[in-house]
Amino acid sequence: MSSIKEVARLAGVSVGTVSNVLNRPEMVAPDTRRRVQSAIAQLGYVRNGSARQLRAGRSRTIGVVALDLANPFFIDVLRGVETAAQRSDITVMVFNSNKDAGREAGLLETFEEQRPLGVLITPVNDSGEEERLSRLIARGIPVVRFDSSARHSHGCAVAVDDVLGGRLAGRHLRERGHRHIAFAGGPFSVRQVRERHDGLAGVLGADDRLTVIPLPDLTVATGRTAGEEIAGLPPGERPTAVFCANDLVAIGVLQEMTQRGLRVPADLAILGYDDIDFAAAAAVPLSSIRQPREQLGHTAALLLLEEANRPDGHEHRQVIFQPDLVARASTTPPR
Amino acid sequence: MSSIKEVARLAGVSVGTVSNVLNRPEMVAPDTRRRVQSAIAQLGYVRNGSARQLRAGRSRTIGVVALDLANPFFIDVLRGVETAAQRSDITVMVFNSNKDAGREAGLLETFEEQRPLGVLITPVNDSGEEERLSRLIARGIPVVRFDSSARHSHGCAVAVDDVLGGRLAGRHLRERGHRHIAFAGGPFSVRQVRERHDGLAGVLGADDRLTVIPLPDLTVATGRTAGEEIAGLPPGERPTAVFCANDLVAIGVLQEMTQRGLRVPADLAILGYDDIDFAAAAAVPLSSIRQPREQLGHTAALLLLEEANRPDGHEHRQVIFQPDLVARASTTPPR
DNA sequence: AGTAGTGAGTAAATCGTTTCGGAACGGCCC
DNA sequence: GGGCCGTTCCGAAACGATTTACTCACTACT
Repeated sequence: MSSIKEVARLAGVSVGTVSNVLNRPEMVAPDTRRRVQSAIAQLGYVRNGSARQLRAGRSRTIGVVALDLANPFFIDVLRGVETAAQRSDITVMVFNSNKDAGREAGLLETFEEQRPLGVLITPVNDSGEEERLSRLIARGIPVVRFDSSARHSHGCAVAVDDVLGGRLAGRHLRERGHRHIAFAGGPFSVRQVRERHDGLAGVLGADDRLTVIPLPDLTVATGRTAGEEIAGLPPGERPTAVFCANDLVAIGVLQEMTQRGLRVPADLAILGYDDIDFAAAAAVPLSSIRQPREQLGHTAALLLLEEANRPDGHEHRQVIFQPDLVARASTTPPR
Repeated sequence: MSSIKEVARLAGVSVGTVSNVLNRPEMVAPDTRRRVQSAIAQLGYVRNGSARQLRAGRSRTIGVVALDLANPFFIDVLRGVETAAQRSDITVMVFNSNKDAGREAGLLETFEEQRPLGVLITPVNDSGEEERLSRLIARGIPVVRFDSSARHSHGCAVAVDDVLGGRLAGRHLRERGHRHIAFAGGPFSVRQVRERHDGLAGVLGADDRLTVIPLPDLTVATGRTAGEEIAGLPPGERPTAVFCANDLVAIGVLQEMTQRGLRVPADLAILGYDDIDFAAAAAVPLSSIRQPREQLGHTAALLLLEEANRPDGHEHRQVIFQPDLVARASTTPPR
């Protein structure tokens, strides 16, 4: 209720002075500073953010648009963003586009009105999107894409090398002696799925065999159908290992196997992707490809803040992280 | 870059008129309205949110403080909040207190500065909290608590009846013929845990037996230790069913059982709480107590908006929802 | 003819900060 | 005593929108 004016009156100074004790306390004499501070305390005054950012032209918050908050992946990324922001005393607002282009468009619109310090986004990738994003950029709001195709983007971006992830998976399974490997995942229109598959396929030898089990979606449910399909193959045709595009799929396959009394990894080795918490906690702990999720968010935020702090002389960068493999019981026979 | 002033100049009208076509287009003559609109389009003008809300005194966004975004529970609640907000053209900003009282305090502080339309929060429940919340309320920012102890709160609140949830669990297991039931969960300082236990205990008969397995935390890992403990009991002492305070715990117990070769539900029936997606997808589909999560968020948002729209004449309400039981294979023998 | 009423638009006040050019004052040096 | 700094503080001008009181031109009614 009380504004800077009333604080000024109570302390017997001008509003400019109050503003100074708020923003550059060292510039005001200790005596008056104390007087102002006690007036502030007495009135319970707190700054009006709108007025402040109207004057400043931009706010002290960054907006994050997550593709799907239900995916634990984004939660971890967020954690990284938050630690980076906290250091600069910047607040993070999270929004959920939920893979819906319409929602995303709405969010970007309110961003144009609110003028945040910057925007972190995993785009839904519909048609009108590039244009909306560049409108934001034209308004001086830096945008950093994350977990997105970092290749053909003009601004800053961070991503993880999914082809490498696929290669790691393939090499690991070959080392374990598998020569017939299945890939379960889809749809192949999703870059991540395609690249993970390509990485795997790239490291298989001429004599190795690859069976692709296409899925409409990456969920536990579709994982179970993949499991059915694998279990239903005649013994000679059945792969000895499966690389799943996703831990959820891997969990589904695992459940189907245990329910059918097949042994993991003896009858079928299973390798997932993402290393979500449930992977380590599964009935048979799942091997998985881990992405540096928190670091992904962290550097995305740092890139954003750097660009926000000096818009000139900033050159866009695309940072690609490397995944690594976490070997657990689902691919490693117990000794 | 362009402000309402430039639009006015280009269209040859005053700023007031521009504001009118933005906010009450029906009040301005069709001819000038079109002129203004084309000027807006030509300049690519978008409103400045800060200026707008400085004038208005409050913003068109509500803030949600989730206790732990990593818990799927909150994601679903959020979905309900968002559908309610969307109808009123209000944007939802999500923040994560992460069970950290310090973070929460910081968030509430920025709320005081930003003056959102309202705040939805699951409080961490530390000491200084009540005071900070009532400071927000004193500033005219309505606060609705959700999934919290709705009892001793002054403002609006929504919650789910956990005692009833416990009773449902107990009745279901008794109907299935179980006379020796375990309760796995903790710590008992958490209201939800305590009430779920009390509900269960309340419906057991004099001849029934209840074994409490206290846990430091509700995770898959502690669930596995609970499973060990149960499996380690001598046959005569072993309960035939376990009610877990949480689906995560239930999943842990289930994993431990399948790994030990014990059959669910033949050797041990398992009943969880929350009905998270993983429950239905477990190797043995888990029975669980379901809370109306989305509805919880939805009505919380509605209460908030109602209070925000007419601060006078609003009387606080505490809405308690009722959970229900979803019976699946983990408590129902296959026929 | 005079008054009231209506519709459309304008000018100016206002929201609460931050910032910038100066003013007031004291001390110091010559 | 006059010129010159330095330190503190003040006053006023922004920032960009909304809103209120008011003007102006016309019509309609008595």
